[in-house]
Amino acid sequence: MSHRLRLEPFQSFQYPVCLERERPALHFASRVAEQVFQPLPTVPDHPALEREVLAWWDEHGTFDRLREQNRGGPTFGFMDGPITANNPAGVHHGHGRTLKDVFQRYKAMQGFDQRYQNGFDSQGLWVEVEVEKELGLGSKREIEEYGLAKFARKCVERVAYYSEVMTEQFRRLGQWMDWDNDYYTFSDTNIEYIWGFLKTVHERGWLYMGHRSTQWCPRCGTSLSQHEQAGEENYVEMEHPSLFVRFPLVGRDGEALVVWTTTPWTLPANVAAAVKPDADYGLTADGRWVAVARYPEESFTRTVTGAELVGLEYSGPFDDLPAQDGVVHRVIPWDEVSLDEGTGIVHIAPGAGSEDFELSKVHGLPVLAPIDEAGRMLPAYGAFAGLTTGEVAEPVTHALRERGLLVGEGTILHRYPICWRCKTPLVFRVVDDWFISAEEIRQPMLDANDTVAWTPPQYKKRMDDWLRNMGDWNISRKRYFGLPLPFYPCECGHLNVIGSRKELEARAVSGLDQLEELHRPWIDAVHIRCEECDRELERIPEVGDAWLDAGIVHFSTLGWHNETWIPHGYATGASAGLSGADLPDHAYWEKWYPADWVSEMREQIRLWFYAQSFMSVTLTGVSPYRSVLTYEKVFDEHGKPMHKSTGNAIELNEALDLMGADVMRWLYCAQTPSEPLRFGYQIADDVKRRFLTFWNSVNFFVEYANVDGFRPSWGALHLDGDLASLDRWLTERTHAFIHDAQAAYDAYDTVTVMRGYQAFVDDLSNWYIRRSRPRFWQEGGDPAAFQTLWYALVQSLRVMAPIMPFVTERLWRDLVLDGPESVHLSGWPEVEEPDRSLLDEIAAVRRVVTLAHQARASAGMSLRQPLRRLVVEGAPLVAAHADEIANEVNVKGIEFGVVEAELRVKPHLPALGPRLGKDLPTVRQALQAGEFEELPGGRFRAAGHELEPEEVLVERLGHEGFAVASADGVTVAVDTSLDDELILEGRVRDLIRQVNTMRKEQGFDLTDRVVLTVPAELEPLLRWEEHIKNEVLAVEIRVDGDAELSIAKA
RNA sequence: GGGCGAUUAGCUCAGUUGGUUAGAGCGCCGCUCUGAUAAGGCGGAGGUCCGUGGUUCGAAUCCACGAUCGCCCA
Repeated sequence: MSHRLRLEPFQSFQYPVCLERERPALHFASRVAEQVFQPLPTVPDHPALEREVLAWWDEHGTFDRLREQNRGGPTFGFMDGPITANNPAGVHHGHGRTLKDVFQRYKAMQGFDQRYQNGFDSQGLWVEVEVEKELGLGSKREIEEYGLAKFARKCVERVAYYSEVMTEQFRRLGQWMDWDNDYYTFSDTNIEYIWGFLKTVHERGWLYMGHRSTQWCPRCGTSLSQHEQAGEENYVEMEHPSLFVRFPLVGRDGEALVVWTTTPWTLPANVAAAVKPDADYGLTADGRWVAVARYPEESFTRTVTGAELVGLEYSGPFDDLPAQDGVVHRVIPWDEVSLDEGTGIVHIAPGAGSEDFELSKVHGLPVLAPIDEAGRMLPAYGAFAGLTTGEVAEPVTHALRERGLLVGEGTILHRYPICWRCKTPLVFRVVDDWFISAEEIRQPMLDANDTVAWTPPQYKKRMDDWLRNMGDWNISRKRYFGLPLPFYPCECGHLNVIGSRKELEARAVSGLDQLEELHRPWIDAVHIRCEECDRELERIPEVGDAWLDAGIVHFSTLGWHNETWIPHGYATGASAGLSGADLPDHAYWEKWYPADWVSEMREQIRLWFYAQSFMSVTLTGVSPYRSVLTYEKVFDEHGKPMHKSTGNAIELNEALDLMGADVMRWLYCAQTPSEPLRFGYQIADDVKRRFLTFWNSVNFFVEYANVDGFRPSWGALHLDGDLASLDRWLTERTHAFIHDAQAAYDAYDTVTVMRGYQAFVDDLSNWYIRRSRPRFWQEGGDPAAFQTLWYALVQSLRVMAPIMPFVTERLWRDLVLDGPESVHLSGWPEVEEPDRSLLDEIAAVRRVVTLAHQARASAGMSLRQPLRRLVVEGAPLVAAHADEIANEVNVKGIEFGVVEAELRVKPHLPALGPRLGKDLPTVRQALQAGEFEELPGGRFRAAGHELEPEEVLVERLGHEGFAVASADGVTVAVDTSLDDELILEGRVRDLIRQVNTMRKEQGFDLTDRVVLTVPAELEPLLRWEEHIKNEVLAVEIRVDGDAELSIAKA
């Protein structure tokens, strides 16, 4: 059913006929006053521009001035997680560095005083392994032959070199840090603070030496801790032997347990076999005991439960070895025995497996440790002695075969752990290691974590999970260049722990004179006396886990226990001469601890976030950070991990040279931190293109401001007075952008800042500038338009300065003539709450224009063809903007009223749903079927319900002679009927367009005057001759019967 | 085995407190505008919003179960 309604315009706006709307003459040539602004290149050359800005910053000491400006302001404490100065930085480092810099810059703009101290992680296995490679050393013995002192110096050299390389890279990326004030974790001061921590831990009774099975790297010759080794990248697919071996039962002739193993080297250390007590085991006809569940096809002569097998003795495969002397092999119960693989009977070698070792404690089994530090079989293993775990596989298999103990053999492909630094497959080894018990600190750390604001929030739970599951902290490494653990055990049973250098000096009996720094070998030569029995003691040879180094920095760099401020006091030991950092006093620590914010990659949850929390909660009871921003990995643009070997890795320097830092920073900041980031040149090109719109907007301003000699004044930054509606709108729009960006920055959410910026730039360029062009063209320009546009550009530069510090700086210096010389010194724009209703109004205008364009397109009407009228329904907000809409849509008049067309009424669900509930579907159906009655006042009746105007959405479907488009309750209709006059005007516009295209193609200057020749058929258009001349800058129009359309320079 | 995410157009991703016809960018095709634009605008093709069930007048959204992928842990 169709409702024909009369057209009842409640407001009608008549726009003047378009051809009377004269464009002002081009005024470039006649009106150039002075070049107030530097003309911009067509497109920015980001890398070149950035190098200029860097040089300018250096020259003008901009960063120092910023710090000066904020000195004494409220504090924002950021603690930099130390980066390993070991290799050049990659693009993934660029991600973290960008985020750190963005928020420090943002806080700086808001006047916060900050520390800006960068940190380098500088000792431990990372550094050692790289230096070993550099020197071509392959084992610990070779390091010792090379000499520990020389080796330590090489490590320092490498750190010094790469810290400089990285500093240069990060400066190039735009990071503002106090680069001469870096902390290095190998400084004696850092080491001393860890000593203090270890002493505290010892006093609480948490420190112990454990005799336990750990994952061991035979190449590095050290064990690895849980947090270092966790992570998928530390496992690879490997092929290993798969052996089924008989363990003959003592006193039961012909019966044997069958076990399965993939590590033949552990068999000589076997002491037990484990069965699942409640599982069924069966004996085969040929005398093999296996789990029934593993061999469903097999027929068994006898079946018993695992519990019945427990306690039986068997003879081990290598009982003849000296190592096996006196060992009694027994069957033990173990609930964890897997019935998913193997035989359901597990070979147990406590000296070569972690669970095996735990079982040995429960069942009192002997522990046979088969291998040495380098992973070679020990002398007590007879013919196997000296072979590596890999090499021994073959002789072991051979021996088993000879002895008739091998039931089956093959190979298996499985995930196997490798060393996280050198990729050597790991083995289990029982060794002496030092641990800090985590039990007592676990709950306090969980409580502390509860006070921390995590971004993204779900990672808080990740931290909780880690804390709930964390084992004791294995802090010792059997290595060389690292934190020397200050442990001096005495045979009297007393463990002496040194808590400071002063204490060491007080108790030393020798070696102090040669103590160059607190590193091996020098520290090893210092002997002390036992405080209990006075015996002379040596330090244990172990060094510390590098996460102790990184975890202590909230204390060591802030002068926790330091009474007076010591200039350059942090630069001790190995960092002397490298770092200029002061050692502040306790008051300073009080001021800056805990940190307001830290930010690192997500994997740092089990590393730095954990280590610093452990140490801080131990020492002070509180979390060392109040908030965290953590983020995922960087992949290539196809979502694959970047690897040098696969050739898809991008070097940081290369990206900086080819893309530029601002582009990279945009890319980093546009990424949701909880998802992996895709990095690549295509993505970068997209970023550049997006940014170009803003660049072009500035360019537009600069060009016309130069023509008209517009000179903005910083003092007039705050707009007021009677602004034209478009100007008022842009001002409010800018304020909304600033407000939204501020809220996003405050939530550590760069993604929302980037989205807001892009929407803002779209409004600025595709609405404000487009709509305002005539005001810039006119003689002298419109000062209000210049002022407003300048205001919007300048304010948005301030908002984006933290993210794109270079290009905003460059444009700032172009645009701001008498204000702060740097955007970074300009402070955060403080503006009033924006008028959102005005913003809604213009958003509605843009929606109407879009719909009208759609309607025109659906009727196949070129925009150049003027049309009679546009009817707008359902958008009362836009009434005041009829002229703008008419102009955008190229119609002669606008009417506001009901579109004369078929009526379509839809329920407005958010309003009607709650009121009607179950009746809603019937009403909806009735409306859809057109079964409704229109009541006065815009109300409707359908299915027995009366609907208020705000409960329905009214749209129109179309109408002969009109092209209609409708969305969100707004309907527009353009009258598509043409008359001769409209057609002629359309042809005139076509002609003008055609000629201007020719001007462009033929390379005419914007101000060149031309003579236009037109064929006779176009003569009727000359009714608009003056207009045409004006539009194409023609001094004359000639009509030549057969000629083609052409132009010539006048 | 437990936990945390994710799954939406060819690709990359948005999608608010549940609300009408699920959007953007890129790519493709067509049209178009242009006196800042190397740009811009409009349209088209392209969707089982991972699946199943539930709650609800109404589910991409909430709940349950399951699938796949990633991560963390065991």
